Amino acid sequence: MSTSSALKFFMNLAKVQALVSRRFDRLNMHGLGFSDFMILYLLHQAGEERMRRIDLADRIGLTASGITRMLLPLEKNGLLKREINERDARVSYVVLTTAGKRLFNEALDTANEAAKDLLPAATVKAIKPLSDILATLGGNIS
Amino acid sequence: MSTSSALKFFMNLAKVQALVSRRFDRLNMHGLGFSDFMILYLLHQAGEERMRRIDLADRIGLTASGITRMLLPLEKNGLLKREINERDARVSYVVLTTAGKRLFNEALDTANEAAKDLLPAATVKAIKPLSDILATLGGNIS
DNA sequence: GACATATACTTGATTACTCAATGATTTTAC
DNA sequence: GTAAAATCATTGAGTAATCAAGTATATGTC
Repeated sequence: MSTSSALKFFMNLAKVQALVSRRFDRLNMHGLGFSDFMILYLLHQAGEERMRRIDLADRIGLTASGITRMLLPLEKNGLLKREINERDARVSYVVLTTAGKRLFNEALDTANEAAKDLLPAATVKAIKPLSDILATLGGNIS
Repeated sequence: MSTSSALKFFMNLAKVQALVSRRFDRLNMHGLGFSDFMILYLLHQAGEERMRRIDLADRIGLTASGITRMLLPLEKNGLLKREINERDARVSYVVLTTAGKRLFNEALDTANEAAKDLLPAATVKAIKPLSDILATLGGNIS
């Protein structure tokens, strides 16, 4: 049996993600890893800068358990805080603090620069159809 | 500052890879995770089914350290074995065993099927430009 | 042919996740 | 209105990786 182009695609996806995430993490953006940055990004985007943990997990593509663990150091460093939901005691919101907002804005510049650096300028123009393909695979971050 | 489309692309790449790798790993292809599968794939492709650890690391997108650790259980399970290089005592080759070859062939079917399942048939045709971009980012597995 | 530098690999400590199970609460169904 | 099912979050145990440092060997330079 031969290897389908679909499978090769997924192998290259895995490899590129490994390379790219290592490069982003090495930037050590103001102390944030890339996943940390994504969490701040999603919160920044959300109305009132607050999200349920489960929604955050879903949106970032991790499990609820993973989110619980990722948030711990960010809370400890005062970038996020926790808020309860009056109507549903199971829920606890994640809320961006002022410090979190400030750090995010700084990190955003760094991240944007790194992203542009990584993605050849010529390629940027061709990116729309690619984003569409990622979207069919669950990549719905905008 | 706004978010460049390049940065959004990388966030979606990260998310999709997280989703996809979880789905592949849940298949538990004959006891192999997706990274294990990739290792066997690359060895299978290599001339004489042997590679230096450093080349394997490079090709799969991990660090040498990561490779050392990933190979341990595969060696213990008899899918791979270790071979020295007569000319250079620093090198130790990774070699696919007969058992490894057999398991790889079984896993390949499962992996191909899963890949086709994941990637909408309509999309497969449109995948070329994304593969090209992945290639510029270091995704050179074929 | 010795010394500095580079290369291949492993190890120690740490981080970032996973799954499966559990606790707490809410919603649904009768 | 109570029992069963679903949902949200956390925890315990484990895996898969990272980086930085260390060991061993090889290569290039003078």
